[in-house]
Amino acid sequence: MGRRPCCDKVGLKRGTWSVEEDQKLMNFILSNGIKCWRHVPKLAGLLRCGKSCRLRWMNYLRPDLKRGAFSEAEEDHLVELHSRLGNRWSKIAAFFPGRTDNEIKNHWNTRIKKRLKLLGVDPQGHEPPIEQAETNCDAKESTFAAMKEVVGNINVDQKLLENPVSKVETRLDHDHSCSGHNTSKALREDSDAGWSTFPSLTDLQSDSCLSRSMDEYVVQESSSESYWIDTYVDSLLSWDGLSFSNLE
DNA sequence: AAACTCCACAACCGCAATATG
DNA sequence: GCATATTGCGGTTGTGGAGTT
Repeated sequence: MGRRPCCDKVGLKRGTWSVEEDQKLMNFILSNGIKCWRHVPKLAGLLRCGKSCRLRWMNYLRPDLKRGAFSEAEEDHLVELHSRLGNRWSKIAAFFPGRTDNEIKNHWNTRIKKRLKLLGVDPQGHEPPIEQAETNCDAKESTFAAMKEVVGNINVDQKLLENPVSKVETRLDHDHSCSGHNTSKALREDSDAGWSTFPSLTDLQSDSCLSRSMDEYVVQESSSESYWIDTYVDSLLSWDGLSFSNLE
């Protein structure tokens, strides 16, 4: 038994949207709002399936969309977020008001991924070149120790071990054991945990960021605190202290 | 100028998650 | 609790324009 199609595709138009179709969809949604995507094409007089209408609206017609090239700061931020969130484009897109997950995914796949490969960095695991990883590891150990001291007596490893229900993965053990630089799994289970105040890679390069109160970035839960320390250290050491754009 | 290649972006597909009855 | 409908997501493919031969 095959899967039921999302809609009856017989007689439906596919492919690139025409200006007329865009106008119909735009007018309909602006005057009626979105209640049920399945009914939208019929009510708007379109020979498209609801799914197609939704996609067109979300990725192209929405009035709040910010179009145009990505700035260097946005690219830095994207690399930073991808290192933590992996290919969770919708989560990443949430950090870029006006950008769509599709747009971000395309940008990553067509540009950033290539450039990272050229630099010898694994775009999935964000592994730096081997020699760089080794250098980073030593620096990371000492920076991590310093960060711990600044933040206070947070017994990070112990807390994570004592808290098996913590949503944050116990990255500290393996991430600080010179085994690599994989940050992509870090937020698999905790991607929404209030990272809007986390500094971007660009921010991290500025003194103003480093001089901010530590409390500003430390979030409620103890596990989050430990997570913050780790990602902060990661960020400080990422790319050997250079921004993505500088590496070009 | 035509043919070809490359690239960026738009759109589609299938699956998973969530909502609804 | 289950079945079905709907929505959302991520991977992949298709398309059209720009650049090159």
